[in-house]
Amino acid sequence: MATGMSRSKKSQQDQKIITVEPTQRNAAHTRARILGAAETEFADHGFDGVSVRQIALRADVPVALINYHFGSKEGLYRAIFEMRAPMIVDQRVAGLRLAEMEPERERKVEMIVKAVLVPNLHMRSTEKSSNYARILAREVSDPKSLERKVIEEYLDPIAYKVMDALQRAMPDRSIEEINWGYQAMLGVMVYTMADMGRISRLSGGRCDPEDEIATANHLVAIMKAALLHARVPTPIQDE
Amino acid sequence: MATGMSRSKKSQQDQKIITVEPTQRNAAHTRARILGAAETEFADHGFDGVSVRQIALRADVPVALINYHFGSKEGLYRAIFEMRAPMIVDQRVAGLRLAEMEPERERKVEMIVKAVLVPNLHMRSTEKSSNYARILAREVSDPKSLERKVIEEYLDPIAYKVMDALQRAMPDRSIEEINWGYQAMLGVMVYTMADMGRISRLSGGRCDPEDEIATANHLVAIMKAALLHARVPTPIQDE
DNA sequence: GCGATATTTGAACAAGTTGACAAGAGTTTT
DNA sequence: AAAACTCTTGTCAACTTGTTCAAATATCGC
Repeated sequence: MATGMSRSKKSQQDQKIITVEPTQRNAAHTRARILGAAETEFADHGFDGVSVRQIALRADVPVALINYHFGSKEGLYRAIFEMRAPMIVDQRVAGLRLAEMEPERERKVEMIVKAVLVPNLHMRSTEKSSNYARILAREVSDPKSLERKVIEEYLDPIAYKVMDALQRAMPDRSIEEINWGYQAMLGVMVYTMADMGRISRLSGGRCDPEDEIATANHLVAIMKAALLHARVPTPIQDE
Repeated sequence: MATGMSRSKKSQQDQKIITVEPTQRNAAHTRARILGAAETEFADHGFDGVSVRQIALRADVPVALINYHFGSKEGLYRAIFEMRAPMIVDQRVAGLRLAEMEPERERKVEMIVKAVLVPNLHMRSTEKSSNYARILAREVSDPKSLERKVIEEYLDPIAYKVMDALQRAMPDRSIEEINWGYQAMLGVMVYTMADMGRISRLSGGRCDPEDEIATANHLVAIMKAALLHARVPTPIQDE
């Protein structure tokens, strides 16, 4: 754990002799450090906005190590999702399980909304994983994500579960209403997660996504109201 | 206008003599063609995902022309916003003006929602400018947009106008509620505009952002309900 | 027609890109 | 201790990046 400021080799001359900590060997630790650096860089600049060199520089490892451990730049990118996605999926599933037990309709919908929003909003305000939140937000608006298939692979299953829960909570709604409701929820969440200060700027500092509690309160209220009270004018035509 | 398939110089041998249309000169036309190509490419791959050469190739002009006309890659990018932004801002302003005249509260909120959503949703389904919709969606989730200041410059003013209108329509709401409501509206809109098929995929084809009318009906209903019925549990603490 | 100006062109630039390699260093197994 | 293994390293070649340049060509005012 306490391996913070060793491996300062490039910054000093060629005094290979003194090596207080002789270039520690620990593949898992190295992988983790690269992943951490990659998360930060990808979040800040996007997949195409960073070079593996920048990531290697931040992780303080030679470039070649990235290809050794992750195969390619995209391999590294996918590894981030493999690491983080289960975390929030599990939290949502757990939240849905709780909602399932709630008998009262309004309360049930609110719990479903919370099950979806809260894990991500919490992640966004957690320093360690806030970067992943921004990567995720970017990924959904990136056409290349289709090629990468990373959203489809990791996030589609939980999406179906959420919509099933919504449908059971509100059986009177059409499939279209359920779907658009879910998409709206995602949109609000993703937009908030990706925010880089515009919300705070526009509100004169009154609204701050960093304030996890207040943000969750507002967004949950908004989406609960949206799901419970929205009816489309003409749900007639189907095909 | 009918300058489609001339300038085929590279694809053929060095028969400079025949030049049916001897390399037409028209700065405005050239600029427009570069802008069009850039819009498509930026929408598909993002600012960092495209090279100026790809854009030049699509526009079928030499690379150097891009720098000549737009100064730099970023200059070209900004030129897209300078061309498109006024278009949708004007539409929103007009919509707000109509809403202002409506006396009834619920109807007024609905008209404000429509004033915000409809211009963009329409743009998204218009082939010519659907690319700009995707660029816009990407820009709001790109941290570099802060450097570029393009959102702030072109879109913040209209945001304030919308929030003012909302506040006047619902004077009982707190500033936080108005702000989060507006942000939610934007989030839903942007997410839908940026969609690359996930909505259709998840809904089994039942929801399609290309279907402008149905999409607008659902999203307007959702945001109208959200704005009219959402109340935060604890709007007590302020500072 | 002539000259000034605006536009277009291909080539070149320096800087940075990715992925690959052989060789080295550390750890584990024999 | 020696061999086999995993992990690390600096360097390399091939290529792309955004931008600039001088020269060529077209357009317009006179």
